[in-house]
Amino acid sequence: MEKPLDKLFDKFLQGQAIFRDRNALRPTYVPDDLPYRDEQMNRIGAILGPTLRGAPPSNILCYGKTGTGKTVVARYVLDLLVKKAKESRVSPPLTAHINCRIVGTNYRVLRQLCEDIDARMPDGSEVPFTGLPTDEIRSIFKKKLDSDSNIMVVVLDEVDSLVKRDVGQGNDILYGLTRMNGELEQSRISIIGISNDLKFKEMLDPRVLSTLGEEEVIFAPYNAVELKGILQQRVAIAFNRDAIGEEGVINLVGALAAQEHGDARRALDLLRTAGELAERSGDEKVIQGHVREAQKIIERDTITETVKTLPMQSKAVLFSVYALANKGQKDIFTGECYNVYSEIAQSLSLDTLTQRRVSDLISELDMLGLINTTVISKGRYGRTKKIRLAVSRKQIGIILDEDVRLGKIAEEVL
DNA sequence: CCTCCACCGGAACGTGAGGAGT
DNA sequence: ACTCCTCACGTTCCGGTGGAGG
Repeated sequence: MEKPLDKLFDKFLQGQAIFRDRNALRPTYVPDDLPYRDEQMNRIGAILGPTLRGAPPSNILCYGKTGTGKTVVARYVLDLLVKKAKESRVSPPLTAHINCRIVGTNYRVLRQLCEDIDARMPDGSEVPFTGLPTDEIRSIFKKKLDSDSNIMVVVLDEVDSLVKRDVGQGNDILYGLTRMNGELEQSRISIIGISNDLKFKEMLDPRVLSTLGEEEVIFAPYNAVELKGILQQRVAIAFNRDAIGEEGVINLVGALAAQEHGDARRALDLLRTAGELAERSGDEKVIQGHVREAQKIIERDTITETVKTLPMQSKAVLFSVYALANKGQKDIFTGECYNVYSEIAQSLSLDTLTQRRVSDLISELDMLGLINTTVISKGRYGRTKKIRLAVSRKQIGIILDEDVRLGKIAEEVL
């Protein structure tokens, strides 16, 4: 008697799996070849080139939306630079890659830098997790770096989050690093800042900007053709031969991701999820249906995530829109929404916010893509916002129901 | 053509939490 | 322990406005 599970497991055993190396689809993967980014690589390469002759390079700022290859290009160029230096018996630059969203404070950045130096040229002294004054660790770092004549290239990934987090302090780190060159005897630091936020420059202290922004490299979004090229390259590594069922699969993934402002990360994510779907259902090939399904799943997950992490007041507002929509109203106006919101806020014993504030919350929900709003005029009957749910009512219902407090009052309001 | 609704959205201000400096 | 800042969240106040109805 063969059970269905047996069959499924057998498939895995027989190596008929869809994937050969799914890591190739992860955002951290650095391929041997980076298509469509020659211009950026050349620019960065040209700027960093002088390191090979022991001269400190300029600082660089890289701009571009998510999934345009900023991080991977920086990694790629640096790896190559180090490799080249080693090949030609030149002392390679020290490199560090720091994700500022994760390593988000002055202290941690410096500590991370110390560790990265230690990894390359240990001098026995360890830097404790915490406990030292920031000044102290700063001078430790300087001493370590200056113990030999080094050039250190620091990649600060997502610098914008550093500056956004705490306006004064974020600038401090950058200021400190950019200025450190003047305090070092024989070593030099050069910074590659990577930012998703195109307006990042405006938030920067002008003193920092003048040194950090010496060179700027712009990363434009990939178009559908380029996305397709990237996908083909990765597919060859990540999937087993013939695992992609039809030509249309890659085109579809490319097209879907192109709609998302050319986000390659998204495209790869989509492809991976599609592959996993195929794998899970025991199919031998990935077909367009899997991609569509994957798209839905990803979309659903991000919506769920954004709704779940909404502040309570925003949830209440969203809930009021949902409640009205459930009563069969297609178009909801601010006034009605506010009335329902007031009731909900009361039964939740939340503070009832003013209409002005709620209006802002509505705008935020709009920005998050959970609702659509348009300002319209109803003539004699005033000017207002027309609100609609932008996602399926069912899904919102499910998520909001899961919220302990909202779930309880759901019945009485609906 | 004018009025006037019902809200939009900018600006200034209040408040309390949290962090840095001393 | 203390003050001083900054920031997110809200409030108050208010000028502005597209178009149905007179």
